[in-house]
Amino acid sequence: MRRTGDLKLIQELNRFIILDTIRQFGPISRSDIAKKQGISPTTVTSAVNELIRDGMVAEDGTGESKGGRKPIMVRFCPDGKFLIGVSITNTAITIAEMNLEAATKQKKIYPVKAGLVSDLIIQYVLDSIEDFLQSVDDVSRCLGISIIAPGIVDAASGVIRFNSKLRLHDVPLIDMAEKRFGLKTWLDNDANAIALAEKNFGGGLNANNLLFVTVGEGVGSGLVVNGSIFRGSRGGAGEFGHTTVDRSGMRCDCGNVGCLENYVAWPAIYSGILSAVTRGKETLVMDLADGDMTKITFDVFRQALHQGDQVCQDIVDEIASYMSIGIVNLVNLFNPSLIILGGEMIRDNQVLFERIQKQVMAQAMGTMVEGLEFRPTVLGADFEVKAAAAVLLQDVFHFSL
Amino acid sequence: MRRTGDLKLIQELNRFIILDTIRQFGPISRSDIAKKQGISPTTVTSAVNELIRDGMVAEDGTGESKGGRKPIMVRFCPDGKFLIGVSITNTAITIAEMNLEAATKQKKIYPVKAGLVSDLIIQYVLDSIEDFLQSVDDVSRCLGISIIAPGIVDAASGVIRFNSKLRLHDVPLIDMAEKRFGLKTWLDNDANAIALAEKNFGGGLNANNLLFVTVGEGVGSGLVVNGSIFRGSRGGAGEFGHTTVDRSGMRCDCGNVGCLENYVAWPAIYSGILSAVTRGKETLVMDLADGDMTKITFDVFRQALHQGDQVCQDIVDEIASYMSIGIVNLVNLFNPSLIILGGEMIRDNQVLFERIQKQVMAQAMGTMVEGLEFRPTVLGADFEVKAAAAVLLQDVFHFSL
DNA sequence: ATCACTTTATAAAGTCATTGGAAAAATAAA
DNA sequence: TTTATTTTTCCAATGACTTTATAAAGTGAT
Repeated sequence: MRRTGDLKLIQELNRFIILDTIRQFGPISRSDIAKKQGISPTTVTSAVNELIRDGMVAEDGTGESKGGRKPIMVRFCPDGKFLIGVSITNTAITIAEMNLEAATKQKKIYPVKAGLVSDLIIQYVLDSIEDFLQSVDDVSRCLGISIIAPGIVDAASGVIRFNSKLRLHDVPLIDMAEKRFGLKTWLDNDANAIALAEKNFGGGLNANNLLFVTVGEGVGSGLVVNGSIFRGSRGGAGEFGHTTVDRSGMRCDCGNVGCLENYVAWPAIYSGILSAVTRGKETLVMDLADGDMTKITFDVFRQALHQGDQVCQDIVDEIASYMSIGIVNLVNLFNPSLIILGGEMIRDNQVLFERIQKQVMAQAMGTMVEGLEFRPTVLGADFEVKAAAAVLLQDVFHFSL
Repeated sequence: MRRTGDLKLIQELNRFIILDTIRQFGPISRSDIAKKQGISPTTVTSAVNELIRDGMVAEDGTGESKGGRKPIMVRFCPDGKFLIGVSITNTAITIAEMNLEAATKQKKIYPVKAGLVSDLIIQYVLDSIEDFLQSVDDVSRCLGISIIAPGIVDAASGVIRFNSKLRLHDVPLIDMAEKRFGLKTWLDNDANAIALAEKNFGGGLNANNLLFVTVGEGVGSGLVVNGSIFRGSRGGAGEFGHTTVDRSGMRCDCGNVGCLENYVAWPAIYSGILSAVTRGKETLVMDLADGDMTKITFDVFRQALHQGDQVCQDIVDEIASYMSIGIVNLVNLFNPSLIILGGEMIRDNQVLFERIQKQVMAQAMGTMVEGLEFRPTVLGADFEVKAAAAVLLQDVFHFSL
């Protein structure tokens, strides 16, 4: 049943607008808030008092007088409430306590042993959260738990629909967590959440249409559309790795032909190295792997690349070319105003970054590249839990009409 | 300045919810509306009375008693208000008066002479609207004017950013129309508007993520995302024709390589015919064009295709293959629940429709095709003005939180 | 046929978040 | 010191909603 209009609704809306104004423009006086948002001073006063009681806002001395009584400034208190961010990956469960600005207060990493899949991994996630909650005091100030996970995730119903590596299928994670901990819980896909975090805490503050692309062992993408995460009809949107870039290319596991992933992900890199070696090329990779083919890993490749190995650089050139085609398609379809590139392949690799940027700017349609910006990720080490926080904060506080 | 919460807001919201309930479930009693939406009976009574005064709702006899007083049924009156829909194309300005269900009351077509471009075409549009308004009585019941146009359109600011054929560049059409006619005016891109109309008046009632693809002389697409039109950051989203499907393909005017449009639009078809003829193939096209190459038009091609010409059918097969690749990309990126195919090429061409459908279902990712539907357009002859109406009605009445 | 009970619609009274006006507090300028 | 101005807060009024009460119009059992 859809939400109907009542007094509670307008109060919530105005409280949010006022809090958001303080967060963005604070320290600010009550009077200025009223003027800025067209809300009566009386309403602002009562709202601010309530926000102070809640601990989300505090008075902060007096400001400069403009010819009369000095204004009492109020400022945002990001530590007034907190939230628990949880990131599930194939190798670790990362859990953090964060404040309203997604600043980490404490963080624990629970390693995932190989082979821990299906029901067991879910149990492990829940047990880890329980353990983490022991070290949290004053649960009453906790807004809730926000979980992000790779794979196909139905955020609306709170179900992990599908994750092949962790062997998850239709796991009602929100229900399980809410029942066990009594805290409101959110769930979303990791790449989408990162895209939202880049928008809200990263460089994309004014970008309502933002594209996040990650290149590492695989490729992934997250999409922010009209200011919120775009999930598609069943949470499966953004399978950027499986867009066709070469009609006459190789067949992919997914049933399609010439998928991007086949040209830029680790298996493609690996076979590129092998083929170079077979052709008798010299490469640092073989030295680093002690001449043992089976010891060639993504990390070895990265090392060799960093040391200027020509074979690896050629492979990266090839990747740049394919990535650009894929991103051009995205630009022509979505017309984003900002593209953020991340992932192990791009980190510390200015050349790849610039090559992709240049090629996309040249090949995408003229009207699409006007004002189009490229940026590297800026979230830093805590990006996973920050992403989880972004999902929760967006839902709780972004209450605009 | 963002809208703040006041009493007017909750009233508007509730009026909308009640009107929408009557429209969807009517005839319905006041009491049932209250139960269905969780609004108090008193509020429903007063809202319904106001809607009756406005002419948008009417009482409609009594219903069956369920053990007490007989309910007075109320129903939606789509003719209570009307709107003006305007469609601008390269060949004609179509204007219609429509009711709240986008049913056409009267319609006029103002032909566009060749060479009428730039300022002149805009003047012609405005003059045509003025002429049309003469035949409309009771302007006070008019919700406004909704205009759709091809090209890059910035719906938010009401500006036609760019249209190459009509030579339009940054035309502030909404401002011009509102000043001249004193009626609130809307403006949007044609393909996007059609996509929305297909959702609201066509087969896509429950599809919140819907994709509309048209294949004719060119290709176009419109996108409905989370229930509303997706426009991108500057109104340029959905340039489906310029997505790369062949990395090693031919260079396109747009600066990119292997764009879909180069393989499926009229110039590609034309050169396909020529190449077949050069290779000495028999084709009806030459007969229909009296052996004159320059007389080969899209219509001639369509006729030959309809008469079963093999050369034309081969070309259509090729088109199906390319279109499918492009649509698979869209499906993997957007995860829509419904794809609607339209345009001259697909109309009356069940074979093409089915071939595309089959290929997309086979090649898109498994999780994306679960529950994915294909449908032909259902809007009929008035689809252009219906599309314009959809834009206005969505904005005026879709007021959900 | 009568009486008890339902259902529907509306009227009257009560609730509550907003607003506008006035008062209080605090300060600058004359 | 006096006056004007700005900021904050108190208070009554507004208005859209809800609850409660009432009237109208029915059903169904006795």
